[in-house]
Amino acid sequence: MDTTQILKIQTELAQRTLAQPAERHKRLYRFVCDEGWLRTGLETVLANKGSSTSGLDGVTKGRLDTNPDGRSNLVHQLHAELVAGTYHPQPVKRVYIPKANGKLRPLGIATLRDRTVQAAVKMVLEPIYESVFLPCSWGFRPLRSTHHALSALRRATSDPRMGFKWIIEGDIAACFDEIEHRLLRRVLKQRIQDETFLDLITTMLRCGIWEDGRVTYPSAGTPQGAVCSPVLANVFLHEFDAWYLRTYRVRPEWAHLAPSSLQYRRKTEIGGTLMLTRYADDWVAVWNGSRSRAEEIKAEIKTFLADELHLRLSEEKTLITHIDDGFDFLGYRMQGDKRWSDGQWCFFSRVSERAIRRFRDAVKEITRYTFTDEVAAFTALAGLIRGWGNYYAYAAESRLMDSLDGFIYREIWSYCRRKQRTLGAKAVYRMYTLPPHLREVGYFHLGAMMGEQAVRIPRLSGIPRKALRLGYPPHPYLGDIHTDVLPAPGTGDECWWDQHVWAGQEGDRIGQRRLVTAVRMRTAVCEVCGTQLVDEVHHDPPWHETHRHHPQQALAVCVACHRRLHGAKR
DNA sequence: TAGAGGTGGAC
RNA sequence: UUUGUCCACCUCUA
Repeated sequence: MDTTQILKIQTELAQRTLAQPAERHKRLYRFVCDEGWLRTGLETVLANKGSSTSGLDGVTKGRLDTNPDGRSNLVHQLHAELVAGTYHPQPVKRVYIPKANGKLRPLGIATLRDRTVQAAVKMVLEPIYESVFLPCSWGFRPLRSTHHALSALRRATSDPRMGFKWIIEGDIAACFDEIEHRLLRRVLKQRIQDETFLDLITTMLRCGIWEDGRVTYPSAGTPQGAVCSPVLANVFLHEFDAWYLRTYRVRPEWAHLAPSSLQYRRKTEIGGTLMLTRYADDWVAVWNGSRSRAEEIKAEIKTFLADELHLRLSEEKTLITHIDDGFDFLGYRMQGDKRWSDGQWCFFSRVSERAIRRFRDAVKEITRYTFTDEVAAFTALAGLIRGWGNYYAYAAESRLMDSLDGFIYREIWSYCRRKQRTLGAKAVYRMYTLPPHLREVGYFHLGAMMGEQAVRIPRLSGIPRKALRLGYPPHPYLGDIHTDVLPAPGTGDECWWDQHVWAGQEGDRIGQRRLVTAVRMRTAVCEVCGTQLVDEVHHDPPWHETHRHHPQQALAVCVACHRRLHGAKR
């Protein structure tokens, strides 16, 4: 399968979108029909663990692979149907899953064949819209994480020159379910001129929902669970970003102004600077003007969303707070405080109350049942601690981690005591304490033995704290080349918008993986033999010697050539 | 060092 | 009991 060709086309789509913003893409449908694209889409769908659950036709990955030609047959069939125009997505299976806040989330589970087509559609949409989206959009996008969003927000709010005072926390009610298909199509039309392709998206959106034997056809909502739903939601909500950009950041009539006078203009004509950070339907805007003006802005946002996008702002969840009171975003609590060392005012990232409560509940849930065997319970606990602790490694909360470790220890101990009711405390302690030579720093000394192997439970305090200072991600389809999404780089918080001014500090591994992406996007064909596909990146000097990377010094090579290069050196 | 599989977390 | 992105970890292969 020729993924090289696909990557090349995706890069072209991205480049063309950047170079010709006014031009609309034509003849996109042929890519979705292409057997190579469909095959790649199928492989990504099958790589997900969701491929073992079926849609309405009952086909799973296992069922598909009972026939050695199952995958090829499916791709052939989809190709034929798409070309003939007879392809119709089947209704999705309605399933409700509990959300973190206790409410239910409706999912629409499509069949594997429909997911394959959706994946192919996403492969077309993503390169185009990665060139369109603004830097304030962080949700559901490649190379961007919640931590990137928090980092950007922290960076802006802790800039004393900007003097941000007010926080408008926003939440768009039932966002995914209320996106109107007609409006979404109109938005897509701004960049895409291919009725067949748009029709395909519309039929995908309008495919029926099967529930209790009845099928309904909605006129709004992107089915949660569809491969391309996240990118479609972003395409739709980009209109919000774009409106924000032209009404609060750079008004069209200011386009000729130097960046330094922009801030002055904003101050006199708008009343201050508003900085938006959006993660899917969850957003935060920081404002350095007056409180009453903040109220007006909130109302303006509300009317824009209602009038232009037909979306509601949930009134009880949309609050205006002072920056000193802090605010919750993406599971973190952002709060300004005096720094302990020098008394300087500084912005800190902490763990939100809700996240702490949820973690404690999860620990209790694992240790509640004593009929589970201790190896299973301890491995589950280890996974929870590692995963949760890792997500909150960017919180400045050493004290909290210590106290949670104490809580976890008490829970484990009470679990052990309850499990061995007949034994005394000393006997239980002996039973669940790892032998000294198997204890490790950063782990509890309580644990279990599975044969020779010790099942250890990591301590939250053993996970190193990380600085919330992440660099700006590159364009995923263009690598590290300069992407002029915005009119001009500027001063103050404008720097934040300029992707190249942002001097970020990242973990080694992140930087390394970025390099792989950048180099891969550059060629996608082995730079040594020129024939085979790139699978590896060769460093000269080696990565472990310098720990620095320069895309110019790295070679994209295939496995065989990589081995040859290493062999020649030794 | 790179791939494949799996586990956990955030939204 | 699903989708997408991201992060971390573990195992295996060379």
